Amino acid sequence: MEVRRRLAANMKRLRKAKGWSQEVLADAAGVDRTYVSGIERLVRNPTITVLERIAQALDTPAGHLLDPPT
Amino acid sequence: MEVRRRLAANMKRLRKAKGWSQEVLADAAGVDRTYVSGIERLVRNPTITVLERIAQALDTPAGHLLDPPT
DNA sequence: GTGTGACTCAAAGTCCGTT
DNA sequence: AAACGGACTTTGAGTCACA
Repeated sequence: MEVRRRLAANMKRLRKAKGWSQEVLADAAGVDRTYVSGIERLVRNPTITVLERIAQALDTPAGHLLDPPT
Repeated sequence: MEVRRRLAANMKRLRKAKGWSQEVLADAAGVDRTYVSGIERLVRNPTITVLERIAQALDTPAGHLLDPPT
């Protein structure tokens, strides 16, 4: 479950760094708006392919989204 | 799908580096033997929590399993 | 020691909405 | 802009027998 927390935190941080709403990120990643919300709130457990699409949208390596906070 | 290929490759490489069979890795990660087989053959699309368990078994950061080949 | 098909069941993922 | 819910379809999780 630790990776889910890290993903949520990293995703939120990078998303905000771009000044993006959840919906903008969702559209950019090609996933549903409510799904992005669910990941950030830790109620969802995405597959690695969804992780990949979100990473591409955020212009960062997929693995980086799972890294511990610096 | 790229992450799936990378996971398969990295997992196989690290597994073999330990001299482990798919079955030994499966036991260490707490998943089924055939499931490990399925990931390596790209027929499975694991969630990030499964990725986490495999990473722990291989004693490597989860994100590292998604990295491109060096 | 690994590949594969088939299976159940829970969860991934989408789409509609309201607060 | 984001949390949250319901209903829905598709896919992953997890397991087995057999090759």
